[in-house]
Amino acid sequence: MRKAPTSLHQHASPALPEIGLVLELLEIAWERGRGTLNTAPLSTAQTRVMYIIEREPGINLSTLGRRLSAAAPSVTRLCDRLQAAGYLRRTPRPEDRRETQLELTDSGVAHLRKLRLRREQVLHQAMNRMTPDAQHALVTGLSALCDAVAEPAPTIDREESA
Amino acid sequence: MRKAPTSLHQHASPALPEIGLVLELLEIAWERGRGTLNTAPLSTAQTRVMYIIEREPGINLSTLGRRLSAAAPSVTRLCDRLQAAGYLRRTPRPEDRRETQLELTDSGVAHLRKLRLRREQVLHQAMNRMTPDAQHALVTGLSALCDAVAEPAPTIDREESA
DNA sequence: TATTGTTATACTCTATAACTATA
DNA sequence: TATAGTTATAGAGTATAACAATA
Repeated sequence: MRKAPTSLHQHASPALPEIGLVLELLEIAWERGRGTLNTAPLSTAQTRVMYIIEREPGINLSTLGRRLSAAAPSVTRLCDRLQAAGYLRRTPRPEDRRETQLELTDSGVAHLRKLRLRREQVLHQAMNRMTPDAQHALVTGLSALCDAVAEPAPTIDREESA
Repeated sequence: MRKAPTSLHQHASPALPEIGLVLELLEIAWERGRGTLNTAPLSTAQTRVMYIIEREPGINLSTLGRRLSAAAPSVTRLCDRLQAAGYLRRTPRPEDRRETQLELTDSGVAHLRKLRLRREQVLHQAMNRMTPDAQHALVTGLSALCDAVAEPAPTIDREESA
């Protein structure tokens, strides 16, 4: 480890040292599960699609695109590949045949179940190395940050002032 | 917010609700700064390269590749684009002219400074909406998790057992 | 005409394989 | 020959623009 800038403490918040590095490590630990399945590993984007469809079965491509903040053609191609992999089913919606309903296949459901198990395993391996106090602090802090971050972002005013 | 499975509490750790969602939100909040600069926004990968070179000036392409866990050609192209953007300088190392030393240009340094300011702004906007207790818990918990996750991952044994 | 989804095209990131330059 | 870096090529993710099908 080299220097530790921690240029955050001059503001109201306490020092969050190297938040970028922390996030990177968390990302890596979380994504680690994705590559360790026996089935062909899906990309991060494909995995996100799977989770969304699992949570909202029958969702159409436009809505999925909004969930992903992705453009329509990207969504089409993502689903093309998941369909080719046998994880996803497309069926036109009877009431309005312009729309396409998306559902996971049995194979897709199985894949998600295995991934979830693997990720919990990875997460618990890490958390079990923390003290109970630290575990509790993590849950409390992340939950609060999650709430704070989820708010609609109060008018990002554009000025560098530097 | 939809349901909250919290299928984690059956183990030693307390419930970390929807860790994937939490990470996603954090990622989004953190990356949000990247797109709001007046200068042309760099990609996530390019930004990572900038941070690494800033921390290790004169680093060569092989070492950079190891830091990124990326293959050599990917690193070459990343640096091609950063150089074309004027953020990066390549110079052959005198002692061994096979190697290339990488350094940020003044323009590159300025870009990183602006990005850092923007990200702190975004982060503080979020953290200022948290109670002091929650802020403290977040720092404590994340630091501990960071330490735990950074450990060499004790033998991932491959068996789905599901 | 408006909406849903697709195809066409292009750029970035990623990788493997083959190549150049230097040692 | 071994190492550092590049070029060639390919696949995935992203985007905008143009198009087809449906309403």
